[in-house]
Amino acid sequence: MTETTKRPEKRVTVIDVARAAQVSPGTVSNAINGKRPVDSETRARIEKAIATLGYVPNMAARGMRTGRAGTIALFSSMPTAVAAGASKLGFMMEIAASAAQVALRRNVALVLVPPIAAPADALRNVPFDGALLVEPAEDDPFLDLLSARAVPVVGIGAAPRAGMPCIDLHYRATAKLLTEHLLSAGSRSFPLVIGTSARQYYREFEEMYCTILASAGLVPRVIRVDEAHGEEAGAAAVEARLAEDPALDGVLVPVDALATGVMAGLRAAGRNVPRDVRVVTRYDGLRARTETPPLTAVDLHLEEAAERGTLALLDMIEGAETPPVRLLPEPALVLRASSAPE
Amino acid sequence: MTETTKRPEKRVTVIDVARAAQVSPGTVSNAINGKRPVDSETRARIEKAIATLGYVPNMAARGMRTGRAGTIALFSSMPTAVAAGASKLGFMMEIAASAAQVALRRNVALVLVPPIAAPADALRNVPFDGALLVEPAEDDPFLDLLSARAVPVVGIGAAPRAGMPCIDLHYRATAKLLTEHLLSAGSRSFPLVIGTSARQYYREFEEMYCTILASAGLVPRVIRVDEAHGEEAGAAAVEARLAEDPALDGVLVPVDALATGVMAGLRAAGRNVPRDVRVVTRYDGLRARTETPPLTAVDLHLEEAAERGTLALLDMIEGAETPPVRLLPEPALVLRASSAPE
DNA sequence: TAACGTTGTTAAAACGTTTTAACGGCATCG
DNA sequence: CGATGCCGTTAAAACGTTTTAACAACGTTA
Repeated sequence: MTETTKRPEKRVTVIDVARAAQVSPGTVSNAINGKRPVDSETRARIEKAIATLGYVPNMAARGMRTGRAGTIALFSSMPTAVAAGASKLGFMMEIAASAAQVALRRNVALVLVPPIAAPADALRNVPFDGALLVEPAEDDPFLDLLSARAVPVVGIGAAPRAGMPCIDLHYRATAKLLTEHLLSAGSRSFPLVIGTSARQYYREFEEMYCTILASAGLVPRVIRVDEAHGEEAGAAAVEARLAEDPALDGVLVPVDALATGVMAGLRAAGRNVPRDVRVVTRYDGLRARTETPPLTAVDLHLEEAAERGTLALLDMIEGAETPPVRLLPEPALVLRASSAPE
Repeated sequence: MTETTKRPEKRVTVIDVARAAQVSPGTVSNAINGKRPVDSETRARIEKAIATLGYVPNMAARGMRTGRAGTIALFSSMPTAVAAGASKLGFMMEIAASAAQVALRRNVALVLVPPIAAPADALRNVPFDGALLVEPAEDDPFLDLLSARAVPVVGIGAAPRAGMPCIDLHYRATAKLLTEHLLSAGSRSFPLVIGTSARQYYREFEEMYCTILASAGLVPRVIRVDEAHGEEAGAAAVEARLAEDPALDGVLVPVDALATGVMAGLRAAGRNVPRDVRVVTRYDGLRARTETPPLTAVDLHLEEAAERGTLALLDMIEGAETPPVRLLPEPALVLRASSAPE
């Protein structure tokens, strides 16, 4: 009765196949991997032996010889308070889904490394030939760990360090899109709410926002909120701002977890969105879409970003020096009720 | 200038560490893995050597010796037309996010194997010690491939084969919940729309639905739709049904991709939801939440299911005969506008 | 005091594959 | 006709780790 759960006596190896097919192990390897020509009649014998014996190559042994793990890893170091919760790592998982499919088509599996308390331990025990890094911060703990492993890395977002290949998520263009949208929707006093950590993302948003507001003759106001505190921090920030500036008529809050916080804060303060205050965010995920009213957001072409990033990484792993990273299409506004014109 | 991208000359091995610390490779191994006691002074020397040399253990070599890949795989064989698109593998990815975190905490990485054209190829090249199978069909192609690999497997949904450990997603209870909800909301003529493939899921839904309707003195009607055709099939099915039964006042359509199709079909036929027709679905994902109106769905406790499944699988990999799989909490209705009482 | 278990260490074996160097045979090119 | 190159194959080496068997030294138990 324990037959089904019992471990197999002995693993079938390439040696067993070779014996059954009356060839040497090397020939079996060549037949499987096609590195060198094998007589078609011999190949047929080998394939038959593989089938009847139920041979499955041992990936570890292969990997040891070839130096390839056969996997790439997807990392995200977003603070869990932002990444988890309602959207359940939405941003990362959207990338993961596409990346996994693309990689699998090239016979590489994707391993998922969500934010975790002990990144070093994680890294030490996860086998991978290359890494995809989702919106890395400049002081990202994964950066050092990855460079210690000397594997190719591709960022998705903006390069935190010079020389790191990266799929550009067009932070500037996105910031411009959202800021100009709020302006053209009629908002005149709207702060930018961003996180406190050191990210290219925040810096470029801030820069673009300030530039546009200044040239429109408006006063930019940047509110920094610790992302680790999640929604509540967003709510508190907007409530405090409302106290200072009752004329506030818009909020540009790119981080979606903070955006839902801002919405809650506005509700608590009795403001109607979009009538009194218009709110826009960046990532068009579950949070933005299921907020009431749903939030205007941006189509970042994440799927395409994931595909290109994955292909670039695979090329690098295979030795390409300069992966051909073409630009993504420009980000596009996804207009929703939270900033609908009156 | 190509310094940064250049491959390292030579990998640092346990032998280098041993030499630097003036011990044997075996002792280094023991220091790292703690299998056998190592003198604290010796251990300090070894750790110093590891740090200065930047040693990173070679997972492939370790795996070859220990027989562990250090990963588990998450498979889903849902037809892509159902799984992809708007929800972007939502169901699977929700499980993946939780499973990845749980596994990582036990130093195991999760590899993602989304539905793909050639499952056999995928399997052959993906290293893993065990598998999580999301709602496997009875004729699931992964089942044979996995049993050929002789690794532990845990299903999430219902066991397609006797003896396979499984986290029960409570198909019957879910079907009961939704059917009784429609009844108590006032619907009297509502078909069940399910897919054509052979799934426990469909069978149990059908059975429960028919039983309840019969005992309520109503006529059950089951509509089978090829899931591979996605939303359009759902729309076509409901339009055809409306032609036969203009008094239709509800639809129970557990597959979310078909549910959005049904919604489109109802819109096309000029029916108002929920006034004329109430619609309910099962998976409370992006599709259900962003439909207009949002769809009543079920909280399946997927996160918890993923965690338990992962832990059970890890226990099995480590040799536990009978993984302690406790039951999930009962599914709970998530009431939304698509079936709101009048 | 003898037997025994524990600690700390090592040399050598083992894991299963791919790659290397080599070989004979055969065709092609000068 | 000799040199060259490709085809098909093999034996042996190599990949980097963990495990095994063994040993010395030391306490503890009988």
